[in-house]
Amino acid sequence: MDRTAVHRPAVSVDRTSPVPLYFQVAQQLEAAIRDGGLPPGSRLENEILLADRYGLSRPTIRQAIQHLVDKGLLVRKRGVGTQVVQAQVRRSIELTSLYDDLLASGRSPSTRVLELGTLPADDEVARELDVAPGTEVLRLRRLRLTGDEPLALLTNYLPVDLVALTAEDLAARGLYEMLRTAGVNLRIANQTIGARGATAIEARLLDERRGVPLLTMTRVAYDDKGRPVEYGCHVYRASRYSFALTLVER
Amino acid sequence: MDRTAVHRPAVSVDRTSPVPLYFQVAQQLEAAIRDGGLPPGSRLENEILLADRYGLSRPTIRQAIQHLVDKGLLVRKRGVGTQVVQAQVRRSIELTSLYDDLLASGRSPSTRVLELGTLPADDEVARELDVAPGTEVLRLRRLRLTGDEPLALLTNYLPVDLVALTAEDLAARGLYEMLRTAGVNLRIANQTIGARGATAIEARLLDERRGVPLLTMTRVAYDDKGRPVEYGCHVYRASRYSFALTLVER
DNA sequence: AAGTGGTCTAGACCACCGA
DNA sequence: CGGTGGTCTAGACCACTTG
Repeated sequence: MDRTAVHRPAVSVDRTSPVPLYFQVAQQLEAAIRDGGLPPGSRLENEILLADRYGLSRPTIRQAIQHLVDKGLLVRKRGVGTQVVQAQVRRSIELTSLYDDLLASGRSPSTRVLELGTLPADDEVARELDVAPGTEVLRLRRLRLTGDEPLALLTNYLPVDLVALTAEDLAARGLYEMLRTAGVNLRIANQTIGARGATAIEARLLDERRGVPLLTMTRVAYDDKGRPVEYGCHVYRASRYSFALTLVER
Repeated sequence: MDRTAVHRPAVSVDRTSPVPLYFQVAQQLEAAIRDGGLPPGSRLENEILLADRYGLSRPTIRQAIQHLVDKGLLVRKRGVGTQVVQAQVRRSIELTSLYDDLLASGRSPSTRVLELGTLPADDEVARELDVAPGTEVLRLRRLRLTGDEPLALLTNYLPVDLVALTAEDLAARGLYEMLRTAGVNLRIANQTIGARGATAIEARLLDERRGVPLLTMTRVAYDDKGRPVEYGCHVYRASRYSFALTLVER
């Protein structure tokens, strides 16, 4: 009987809550995993027992477990059972902005707005934003800092009629947060991550020397109607920034 | 009635097939999307009608649709319906090796094995592979080329007893394919993507000059039991390689 | 008000795994 | 062989969006 222990965390669901039952279950299991009640490698009870314990149906329990499998916290194997993953799962790259990322990691970001105005779209911008070349688009250039240290140079293009932006807002909040507030629901983004040497202008703004390696990220984000809403070309000081992501095999 | 058209692709499922019904439906819908039968922005019929059309239950149809939503091909909105995403979805980074990536994109990769042997793990390798410092581990260094052009320098560390590797095999197949064949099921990987300048050795091997920007990727991959099975430190010529990924908001 | 997807149930049978 | 997750059904009620 010296197998991997099966744990039984305390459980309860509130059927009057607007929070879906499967989500309540998932939250409780995730909390148990994160606080050690369900240590890495431990096995969950099978789905039938869990359903009985929570007073829910098996499909609902399955939905909760699937949610955590998608998040990379659990692993299921037919004929075997469900186990807590041993590997530490890091936050994956999500549809958030650098500003959000820095806030979440406890650092204090600041922003200097270098430019905020409209100009005719060149061919590349027009293609990515799906407008005719020459159409007026908004261009936004910002320098992101932590403390006094420049971290990244952010250039964004947006359709002019999408949202009203002011430099003051942008200095205090992230672009993505402002878009969400304006009712723009971001759904999909295509990103490309690469590297290149700094141009003279980039070097000056980022307090580096010309030619130092920079990490680049270009991104086109689309809203829930599939319209492109933002095209960004960002460069990061490689000495102070990297992308971390967790991949989960389905 | 000049709304977004609702399309009705031809449908059929084979109930004698071992392929799950929801997966057959998902495949047919995906094919219709990719070949233009379901153009970007078009609306699917509602779930009830689709279930009737396929002769399946609604949960099964929902499972198929959810599969494509996860892939970023469809978007669902309550009270509205299901639409084909307008944005082009690129292949996201998955648990595959560079070798697989190159094969899939139609280029002809080749590999030169520079080193294949064991050595005592230093502190960093020991920490990532979860072994005691000084434990013998396998080190593998390879140069990846397309045609005659060096593309990347790959350094991997693996537990010694995991799989028997030969230089010949590694020259012909990707590491991940060999691991899968050996019964190692990769489930989770933590990756970090960054950039730095090339060292003199890297520059010589990659046919670049010292200090040129390189894209770096370090990865720890875990199998389905949560054991670390591979620690890789790879550098790519930024002039010839970048990472593309598609993010989908859930 | 009508139509949509979101959630939930209580069963059922099957495929795979390990002893 | 028994136990596990994988798939599937035929309903039900609800929340949200749009006209």
